[in-house]
Amino acid sequence: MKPNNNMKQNILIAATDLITKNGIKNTSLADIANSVGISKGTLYYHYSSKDDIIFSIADSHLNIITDAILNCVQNIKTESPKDKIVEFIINKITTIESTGRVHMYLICEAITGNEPLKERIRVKYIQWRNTLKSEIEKSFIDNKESSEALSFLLISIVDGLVIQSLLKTEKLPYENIATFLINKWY
Amino acid sequence: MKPNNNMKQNILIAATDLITKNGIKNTSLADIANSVGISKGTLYYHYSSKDDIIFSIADSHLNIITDAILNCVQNIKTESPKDKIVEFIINKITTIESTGRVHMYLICEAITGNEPLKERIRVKYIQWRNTLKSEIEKSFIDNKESSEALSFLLISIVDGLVIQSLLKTEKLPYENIATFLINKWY
Amino acid sequence: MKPNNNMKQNILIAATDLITKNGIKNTSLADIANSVGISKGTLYYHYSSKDDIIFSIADSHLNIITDAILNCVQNIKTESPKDKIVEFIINKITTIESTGRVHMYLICEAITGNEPLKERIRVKYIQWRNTLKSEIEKSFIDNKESSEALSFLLISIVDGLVIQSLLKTEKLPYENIATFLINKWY
Amino acid sequence: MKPNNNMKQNILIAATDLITKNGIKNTSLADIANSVGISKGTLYYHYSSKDDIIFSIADSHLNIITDAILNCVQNIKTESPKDKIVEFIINKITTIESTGRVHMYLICEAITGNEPLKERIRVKYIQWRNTLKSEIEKSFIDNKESSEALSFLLISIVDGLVIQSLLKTEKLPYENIATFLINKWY
DNA sequence: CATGAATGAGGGTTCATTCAT
DNA sequence: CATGAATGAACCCTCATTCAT
Repeated sequence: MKPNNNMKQNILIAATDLITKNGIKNTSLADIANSVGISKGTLYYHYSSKDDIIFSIADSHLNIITDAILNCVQNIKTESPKDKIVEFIINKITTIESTGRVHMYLICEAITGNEPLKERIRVKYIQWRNTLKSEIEKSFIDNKESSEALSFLLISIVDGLVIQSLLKTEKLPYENIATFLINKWY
Repeated sequence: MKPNNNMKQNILIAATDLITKNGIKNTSLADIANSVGISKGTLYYHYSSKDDIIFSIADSHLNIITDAILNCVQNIKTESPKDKIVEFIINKITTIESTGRVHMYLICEAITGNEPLKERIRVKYIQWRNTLKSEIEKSFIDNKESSEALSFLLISIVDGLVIQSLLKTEKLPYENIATFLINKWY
Repeated sequence: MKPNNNMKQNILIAATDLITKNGIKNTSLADIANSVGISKGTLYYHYSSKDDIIFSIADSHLNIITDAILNCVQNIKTESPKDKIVEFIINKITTIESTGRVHMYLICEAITGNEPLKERIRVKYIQWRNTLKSEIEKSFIDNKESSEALSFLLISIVDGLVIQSLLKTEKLPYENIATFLINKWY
Repeated sequence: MKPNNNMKQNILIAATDLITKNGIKNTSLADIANSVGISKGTLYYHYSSKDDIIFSIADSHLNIITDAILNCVQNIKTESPKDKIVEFIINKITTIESTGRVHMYLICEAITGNEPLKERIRVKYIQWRNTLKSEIEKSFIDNKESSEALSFLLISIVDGLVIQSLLKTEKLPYENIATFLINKWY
């Protein structure tokens, strides 16, 4: 509503868009400013550095995932728990074009020397895994070692399938994968 | 044997080393030349461009993985198949510091606009998955849909665990994960 | 008295403080506005440009020195003149941290292309030297050439010792210098 | 003779020239490259940073002064010592347009946050003063306190007169100043 | 074979200044 | 009076690439 937030939002949207298309290292501040239709100086009025923009994108992105996981976990109580988690995984991957790319680019940036970003992501991963683990324990696996292992595996599967999706290796057989997971993981 | 190959090898090793440490975008040709102890001009005598070097690293790296998978598959015949595959996965991840980083950096580069690299990797991923799938079918799953799903999942799990390892989220409980996979995947 | 003057004074004080710490070129208008707790726009309401602020600082600073010199000269009449002048010199230098830095920074700025500032300072230097010279003539040196030479020398000594002090070459032996000057300059 | 040194020398000369005219902060690398007739990239091939260039200028400049002082001191043995030192001072100042400006600009830069430069200059100042002091002791002042005080004063006078010269306050009466110093400082 | 030298396009960043509200 | 927002020129620096020798 306020004109203030508008411009910051515009920049964030344009930056996210460009980075989604070309990656972080291939997106210059000039590109972003250009895309928004402002000068580089204006960009620096709203964000103090390129990292600042990246962090902002990361925070927004990481929160979206956190919300999705929490939402997924809450629904579990009323329905068949396994199905819900698998559904979440598949859902997550099929929306790759919009969020999966950003996710991978942020991880690339993080493990390539951007330590503050790495720390941010690290914290979230731990949080996500713990959320999943305690839900798994409560719902359908009564074994600490197993629930922990599964929590690591679930997150790995999402990230791994995203990579394969982005590489466009082949059309992923979501249905088969979902069925397999549901049947085998008890 | 010829000094030519020696120098090309030296460059490749130094480049791989630097890229493993700092990532592709953070490794300049000057860094590589410097590390080898030659001039940038000489570097260009052996490789026609930075991409040329990256392709070379990628080829070498992808072949190593292919060999490992083939090796893994051959051993399956004589031993308990599940154990062998799981062992491979865990092995792959515990050697992350040396090959996992390069793997992720190459994937990052590939999905960030380096189309020729992406194509190279894509081809290998398909090959790897097909190898795994046909082995799974032969050995312990008599169902096309399931074996396909599992082949996608196995590759995902490796990549996904590599990511978590690189993010240093937490110490990965390899033993638990291995046990869980072996027990649940029948 | 009016709130106007208050704000102008506040800006001046903050600007002087920052410039004393970091130098003119390393002090931005944003820094000053920030330090005062106002916006850059407001800063421009009170001062028309960065140079305007610098001139204001310079005027204030130059007046302080002028007053000190006049004060020094007036006291001479009643006391031993040499002692008084030497005392002034030493005094001037021992307060370097607060005023000496600004003095040097202003001179740097002046001789680096800021012509209006240079002119302002030039005028003051001439005035100071003339004041000293006529006082020297009246008090203890009955020779035009000598008194003129000494007036140049006195000012040089102050500036030169300030430089050595700012460079923190070594602890300046003020006592020895004072004694030497008093004993030799008759 | 070698083309190597030629370009480095050319850059150094052009940079010194520009900085002498406009000061360090007002001389951009683009200006220097432009003046030499090369690209900015070439500039960075020969010098690793702007500071690198500044240090080079500083080293060259400081060495010139050191040589002059040593030369001055050596001549003292055969001639009237006071005259020689005074002559040196006056000489130093009358050549201001070429070296005095650079001297002041380097000092400005040093005391405005360029710590490595400050340290370089600091070391030289101490060395210069010690050289002067021990010479004074040997030649014409048999008193440790006095010789030390005088060494500080001599250096101050040079720097101080350089400032007045650069401010173009008035034409400096070199003859009178020289006469005064020689007559009074015994 | 190998190199030193040169390049130019582009990167992120800073900052004095302007102006509508 | 005061401000937030916007600007654009300039700054230092990086780097893949080229080429004469």
